[in-house]
Amino acid sequence: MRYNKIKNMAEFAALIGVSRPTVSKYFNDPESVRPSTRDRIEAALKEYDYRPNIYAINQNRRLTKTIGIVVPYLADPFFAEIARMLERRCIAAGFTPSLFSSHGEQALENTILDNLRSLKPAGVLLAPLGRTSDRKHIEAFCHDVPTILFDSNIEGVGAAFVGSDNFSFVSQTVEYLSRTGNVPCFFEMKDPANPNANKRRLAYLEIMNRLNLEPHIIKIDGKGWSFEEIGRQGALKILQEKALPTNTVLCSNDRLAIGFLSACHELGISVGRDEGCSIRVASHDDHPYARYTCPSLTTAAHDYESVSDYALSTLFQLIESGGRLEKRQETVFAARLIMRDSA
Amino acid sequence: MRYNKIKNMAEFAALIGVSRPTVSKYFNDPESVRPSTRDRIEAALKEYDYRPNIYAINQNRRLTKTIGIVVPYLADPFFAEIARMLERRCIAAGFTPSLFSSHGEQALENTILDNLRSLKPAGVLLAPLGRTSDRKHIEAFCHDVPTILFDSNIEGVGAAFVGSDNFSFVSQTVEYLSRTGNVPCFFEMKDPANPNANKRRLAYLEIMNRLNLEPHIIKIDGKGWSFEEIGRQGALKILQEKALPTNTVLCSNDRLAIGFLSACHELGISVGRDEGCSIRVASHDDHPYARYTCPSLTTAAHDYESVSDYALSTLFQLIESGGRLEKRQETVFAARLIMRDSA
DNA sequence: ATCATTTATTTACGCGCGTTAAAAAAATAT
DNA sequence: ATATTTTTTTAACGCGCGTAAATAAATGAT
Repeated sequence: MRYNKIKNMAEFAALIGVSRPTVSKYFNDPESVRPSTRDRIEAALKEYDYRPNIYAINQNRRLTKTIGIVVPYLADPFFAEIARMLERRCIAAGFTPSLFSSHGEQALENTILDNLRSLKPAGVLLAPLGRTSDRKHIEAFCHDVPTILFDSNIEGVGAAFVGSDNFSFVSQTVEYLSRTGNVPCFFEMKDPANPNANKRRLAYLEIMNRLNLEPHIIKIDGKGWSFEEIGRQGALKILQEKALPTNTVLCSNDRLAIGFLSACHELGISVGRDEGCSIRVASHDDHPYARYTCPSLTTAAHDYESVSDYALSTLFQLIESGGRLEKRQETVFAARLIMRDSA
Repeated sequence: MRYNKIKNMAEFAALIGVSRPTVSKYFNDPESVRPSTRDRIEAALKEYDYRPNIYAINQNRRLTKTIGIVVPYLADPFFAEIARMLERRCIAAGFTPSLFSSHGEQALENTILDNLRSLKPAGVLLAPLGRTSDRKHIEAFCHDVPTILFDSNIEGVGAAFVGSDNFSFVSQTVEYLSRTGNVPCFFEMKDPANPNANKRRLAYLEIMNRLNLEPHIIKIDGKGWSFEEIGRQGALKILQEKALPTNTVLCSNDRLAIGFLSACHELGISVGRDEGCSIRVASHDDHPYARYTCPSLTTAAHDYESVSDYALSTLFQLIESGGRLEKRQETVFAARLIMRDSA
């Protein structure tokens, strides 16, 4: 590295003794120039630290090498984790990921999409807020930008959807719980923002019906994204009122379960599948912290890897095919039952 | 919204009947044009959905309106939470936040900074990896880009540092623990990547010395950012060997404590300050999940609000003063003791 | 109405790069 | 060595906007 500061591509090209268009070609595809010139360029790149101005580059490209990733709530480690995997894969594929969180707010989700549009990304991976999303806004966005929905589906919106098979989650947990003990009741928020929650409830009802068991659904109050606190408050209420229909609780998701376990501990109720325990608690998602609850949480795990892999490969396919897929396809991956100590 | 698609500012200006430079002025500062023209522009903005091309804008600005936020590990809810607050404040101040996570890797931290540099951000808020950071790389970056360090300090790097007062954390927990029961031993990783960990250990030693108490430090193995698992494994080992010097454990941070509590539960060791409990556990950070551990975790809380407020206002000051502050200042905020059930 | 001041317009250039077409040079094949 | 193909160069235009200087128009005070 010398102290020379190269201010543009022309200057850089002159320094090596090649023409500017050749350098430009090199940056767009190093393979497209003769090996000997490639070597000279790369040698110079090591010596002088020149980087093309990305704003000038992107002004003249219809599409950039940026991939937008939008999640509804980044403070939820589940989304942080999946965002991490997506980012990695983007980088590996030569794209630049750009991460955004809607922080649970419709207005913010909309602004993020507006800003994203003017970033002219090659593609976008969007996990929408769900029920609280502004459907029309998202639709309009997807019309202009190649977008794959993940985690939460919105029927008919986006070029494809990649997520988890809610039925698979619930069937595994319900089947396991009823096989090894009492029949589970279903614990969930009254007005879940996430469409997966609805699908899980329906799955619960259907599976209970199939197994010829009586379903019990406990709906608790609360809104927003503080699921742990909502779960805790809801559990405290139910437990104090002794209104639990069975001694086995299946929470809609792990974050509610974390709150539930917290409430149990406060009330001195022992949770687990052991003899001395008075209640079993299971859940869905395999949240990064599910391993560390007390007791550790029996749950059904997302296939993080497959979801993120497939979402990205679908997006790349979408990008290569010029932003349109023949048919909107929905792909869901099965869950994996994780048996721990809570049930 | 009509179906007309305006492709550039000239076209938009022509449509309203003003000149392009006037429109340009408006976008740079709506107050700088006459109210009557402002109204006309704003009316047109509602009718046609024109947005200036950000790449063209930024090419001609020495500095953009972007603020880079870099955290070491976004899957840690602590950083997710502080990133959320920082993002909000950026938007409120009319800037566009751009969030990056180093995912615990030096190489990635370096690439992020390289990319960030070419984004020509107005300023950057950087929470470095810490000990594993590439000091020279960060120094070089800070030389070119107005940068405020937060959370982890690197002596002499960046225009300023804003964080929490580790001494205040430890003094409050140690003082509380020794006042209400047995003297705490200090539970930490052998080679903590985060400089705060070192400061906390030193604070522990100093405070114990002041109180004329004998210090005990337990150093556990493990590297990486899976603190919960490291804490759990370390705790399992210590507890099984019955090598705990006192019945009161002060963990260096909450994530280790989460693992510690998990291990206690597995071994059937009851934690808390109640009569029947055999051990007390406390910690530092007030991690978003500390409220939901079993038992809930007694800890010392960061002043999130103050740290993020002050970091950003310092950054704005830095930006306004053209990227240089007279003197590098370090600002730390005191902790607040949160008494819960674990100690 | 007159002059001073603020605000807007016109004109023109620059930013750094993508891109293209034609000409030149280099590599490969005959 | 000559013909053919591939790569590079030259030259030039365009992208959409920032910005500056000179001019014109609108506003406000006297």
